[in-house]
Amino acid sequence: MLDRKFIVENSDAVKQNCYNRNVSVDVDLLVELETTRKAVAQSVQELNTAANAISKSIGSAKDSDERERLKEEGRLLREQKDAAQHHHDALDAEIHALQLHIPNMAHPDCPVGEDDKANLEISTGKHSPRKFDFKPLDHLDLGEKRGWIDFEAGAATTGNGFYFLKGDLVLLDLAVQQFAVRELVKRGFTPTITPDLARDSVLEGIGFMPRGPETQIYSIQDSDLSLIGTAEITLGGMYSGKTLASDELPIKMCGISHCYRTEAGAAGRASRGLYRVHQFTKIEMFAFTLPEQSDAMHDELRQIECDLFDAIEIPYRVVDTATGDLGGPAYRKFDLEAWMPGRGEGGEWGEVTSTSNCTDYQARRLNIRYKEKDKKGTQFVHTLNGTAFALSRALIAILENHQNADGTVNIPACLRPIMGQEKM
RNA sequence: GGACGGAUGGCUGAGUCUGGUUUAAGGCACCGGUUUUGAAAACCGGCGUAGGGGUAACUCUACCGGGGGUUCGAAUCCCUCUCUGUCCGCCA
Repeated sequence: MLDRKFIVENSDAVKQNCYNRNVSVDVDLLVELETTRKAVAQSVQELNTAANAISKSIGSAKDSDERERLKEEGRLLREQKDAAQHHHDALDAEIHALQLHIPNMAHPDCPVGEDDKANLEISTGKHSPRKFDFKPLDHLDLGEKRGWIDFEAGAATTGNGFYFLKGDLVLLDLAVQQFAVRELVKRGFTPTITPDLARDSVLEGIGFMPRGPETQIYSIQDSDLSLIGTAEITLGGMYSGKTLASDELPIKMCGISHCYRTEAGAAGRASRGLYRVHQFTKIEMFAFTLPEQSDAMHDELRQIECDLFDAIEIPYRVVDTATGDLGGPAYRKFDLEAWMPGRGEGGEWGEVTSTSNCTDYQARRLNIRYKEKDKKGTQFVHTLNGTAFALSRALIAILENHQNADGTVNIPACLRPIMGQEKM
């Protein structure tokens, strides 16, 4: 969420940003309501000051008549104060509701455009798409043929979009996780296994809308808990309400969790197999930084994603996400799109990771601050997140790129020591 | 799951029974000053967060785990939730 004062003082820029990001919010109304709210807050304060003074004088009233008279006066003032307070709270709630819909400001270098067609390719990986001398299978055909993936049993036990992984594919899945965690630990990330459920208030703080008509979130009946869609939720929530010392920053964490998404309305050939599923495992990078560190941290996260996909020998391209395709909290977002030879007719790029700099947008809602030593006051930290590996999609890339004509799959060199085999 | 405690500023810790000179005592830590060759000690002063008003000095409001209630007035009384401690039960 953006700062109200910022919105009021920069309403034109905020409106332009909403337009660029395809979000319609009545910014003028917010500015007007906020101006009124401040005036009402002022009068609440003044009434309270007067009432406090009366209350204080009652203790030293000289007789009971005097006391009763003052009590009545105090009662009246409190009633007026309560009325003003109600007015204020109603305005505040209305402003807050508008504020939640205003997206973060976008980085000045973000490509401006309506949707993902305006995304800008900025680099490619070390490996180029491979020329096959046979027709490559898509991961689902390959996985079913080899007995690695079973959607039928998943549908029977749980529902459409759920799956069982079996055999060597499980070993590969675990090896990818293990590899990612080791690499991230080397680079100063604290490995963290998080809960797979979180309070709705935490989901909202990160920018998710649980329990709405268009929600992508599974929620637990008769509780305020939901299944997380990403460890970003729990890692951010972990520090909710905290004030950090500036010299603790940056904090880098590597979250390991399952992710659950309803994926309402998504279907079709492009989301076949493991590409779009209701449950997957993700190794997630998350960082809290000082404001001046966040751009550099964003570059670092993007570079790590590149290094990881180079390591598993997958061709990819990096795109700078256009304004219209950014989520609400993101100031800037880079996606890695891996080459998936089995996707579409003859191969397509498919999103495998994304890294966002959310600046202070999430921190303001979650109330995560930092304090500089010997300085008065606190400021909001910046938060960033990035996918190391989303299992399921990383598995698609490995299966499809490293498959052989006989249905076997070569294990990328970096995973062989962990898996203990070169082929599966 | 049961019983009984507890949660107060950066830390420690009084205040809660009995609501009102308490602007939340005292101590520790920290910062500035005096003193000293330097340091320690001593002494003096400062020492929270957020929001509002003011060019500023300054000032007002809210905050004693969260939320609600009683009252003119709540750290203090009542309800509720969360966390935590001890004991009991159950358990991989």
